[in-house]
Amino acid sequence: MSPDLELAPKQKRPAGEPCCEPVVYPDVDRAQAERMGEIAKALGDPIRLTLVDILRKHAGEVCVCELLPLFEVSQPTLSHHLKKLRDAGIIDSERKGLWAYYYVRPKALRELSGWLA
Amino acid sequence: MSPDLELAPKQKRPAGEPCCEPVVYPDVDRAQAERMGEIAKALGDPIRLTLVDILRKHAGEVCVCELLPLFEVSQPTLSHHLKKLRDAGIIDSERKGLWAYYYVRPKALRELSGWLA
DNA sequence: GGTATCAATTGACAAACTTCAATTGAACTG
DNA sequence: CAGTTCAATTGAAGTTTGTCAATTGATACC
Repeated sequence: MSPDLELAPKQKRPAGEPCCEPVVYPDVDRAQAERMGEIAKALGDPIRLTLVDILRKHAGEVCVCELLPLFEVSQPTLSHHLKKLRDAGIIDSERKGLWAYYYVRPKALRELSGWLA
Repeated sequence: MSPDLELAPKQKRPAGEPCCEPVVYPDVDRAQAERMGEIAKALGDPIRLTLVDILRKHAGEVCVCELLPLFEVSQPTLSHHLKKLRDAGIIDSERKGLWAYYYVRPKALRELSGWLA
């Protein structure tokens, strides 16, 4: 997957001119970058992003069978996208009888949202 | 890739009980979802997210050869990640002599950031 | 019990992604 | 000009992703 992101010292400048003077470092550490990267990756699909948009505003009110006709994908594909979002910790679900109701976990997007702002 | 995301009418309820009463729709349209999904996807990697973090705060001051030792990847791999960010419109670059200086395009993250907040 | 419905899982496949080694291109230095 | 350095590109390997058809599991209804 992605390597360590450990901060290593600046490369020694070559004999002649230095390639660059200042040394800069990220403000986010590796763990933060990995957490936020995982969230961003889960949002990196128009269907999943739209799912989050709906669920954010109608948490617990929408069951999967109602989400399905909003997208032109098969039921297993939608289920797969919901699983991706759940694995990323962005949403969770509750079953009532036959139906499954999904909702956005409030804290899930906070870190990325704060970093982006 | 991802299908049309056209809003279709609600599925007809089965003979017995309806599966769900309310019909909800996303607030973002398909074009928005696709634009923001592309940005989120580009940010969905810890290296790229860290690159944006650095460049956002040091636009134009950092050349590629200085970025390289911050990550444990080869030079072509870093170049590839920079290209991904450029293709997504998040960053751009300027060459000065041998060196390439990258910077974040100010407007690039605005839409996603606003939607997330 | 048998049947119908909602939703998750499995299996398969093509496309896209991440990575590196090797090469190429561009620009400077001597 | 020849040699060096920075950075992009190419080619290849292995992994992950998005998608569907088919199946399974769970629950409700008759």
